[in-house]
Amino acid sequence: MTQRKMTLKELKEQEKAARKDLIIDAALRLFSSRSLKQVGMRDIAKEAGISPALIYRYFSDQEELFLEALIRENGYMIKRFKEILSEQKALDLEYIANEFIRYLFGHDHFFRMMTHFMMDNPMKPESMEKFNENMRALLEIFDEAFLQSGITETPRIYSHALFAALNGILITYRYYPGRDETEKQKHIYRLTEVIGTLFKSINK
Amino acid sequence: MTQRKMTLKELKEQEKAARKDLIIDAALRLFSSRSLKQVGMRDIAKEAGISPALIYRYFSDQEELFLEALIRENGYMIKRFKEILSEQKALDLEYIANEFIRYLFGHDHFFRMMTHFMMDNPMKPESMEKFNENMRALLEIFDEAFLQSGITETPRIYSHALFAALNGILITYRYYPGRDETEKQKHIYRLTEVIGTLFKSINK
DNA sequence: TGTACATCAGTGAACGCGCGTTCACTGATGTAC
DNA sequence: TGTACATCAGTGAACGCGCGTTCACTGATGTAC
Repeated sequence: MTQRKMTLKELKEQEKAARKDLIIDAALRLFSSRSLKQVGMRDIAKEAGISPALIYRYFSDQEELFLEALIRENGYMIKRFKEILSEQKALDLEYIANEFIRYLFGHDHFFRMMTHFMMDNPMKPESMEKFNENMRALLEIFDEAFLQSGITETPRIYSHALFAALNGILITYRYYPGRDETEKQKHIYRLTEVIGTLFKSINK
Repeated sequence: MTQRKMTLKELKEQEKAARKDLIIDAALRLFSSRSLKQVGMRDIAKEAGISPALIYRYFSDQEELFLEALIRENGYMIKRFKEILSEQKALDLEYIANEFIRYLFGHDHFFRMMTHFMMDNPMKPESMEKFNENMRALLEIFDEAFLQSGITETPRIYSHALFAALNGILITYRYYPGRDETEKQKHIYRLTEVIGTLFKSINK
């Protein structure tokens, strides 16, 4: 009896999680073509085919929804980079830098979400904590890359520096106006190459 | 007669410019403790001791006011760096990087204004044009620094890379939560040193 | 010197809209007895 | 098997507030004659 109740409860929770996912799906679909602050709760509801009020049965507020969307995307990115790290044996920092930029350039919505949370303080303490946790996980990937590429001394400070520098390239030139998309992309890759080469020269 | 009218008109224009300046002063005072989107037209009016409606006699809209505030602050920064460039004879890129970060760290409002305009597209085409012009002027300072420090080959691509990397450091770690101000500052300076050293090693 | 008129800085209140969130309610499904 | 009740996904409209901007108006100063 109690056993059965438990499984039913579990089933419900699964269903609930599935419905949360559908809402996040809808939000991410909208983020792909618009900036975070251009996407409202009504838009997300409409995209998901539900009423705005229903969103609040699954998320306490907009911040939580946005953050969960970020967390999911961050998970994808980490997964992808773990693959890269395990595939390659002789790891090259230039290669990592390049893949990082390629990934963010191709997942613009994720990049925008990340910078949104970086810059648009303040947020609720618990949100901050969760965001931090995610950024830390991402930075650990960079640490690992530095270790694999032979920089075993102080990988953390270097990985932070590379991470920041690459972020800066995207932020500074991603939306640089007056150039078309291909030009911007070319410029960004050239800058990535410069930074990548510099980091490669460490310990050489 | 016509002569006298002209000078009167000029006087009026000067007065008008002076009043514009007072409004910008008020805005900048507020930006020093709040982010751009936390500062409204009513706040600025109150700070300047005038009615909100009056602002619209001097600026066509909020975007124009914010942009003029940025332009003024950018002018200060460029002036400061021209001084630095002319003082020092043997120029060191590490030194420049350090001064850049020190300046932005100490003028947080300016840094926030810059990133605001970088990220919060879209804006009016004329605003974009003006903003670009200002960023270009700032980048030229970096070009000059590279020339003075002996990198005469392709200074532009390096100066863009350094500029972006330093921006990235600030954006990524300036508001990193859970650390106090001094800790953050220390981390940022360490990262700046790493980047500065790497750039210094070019052509050596 | 006085009077009618124009100009323009300046104002407080109101307009209008967007947007996150909540309210009161419905309807279907499950549960107890 | 039937009935009363509980639970809960789901809804559309409304609340409430912030905020950029505009409106209708005032009052001082300058100008023409």
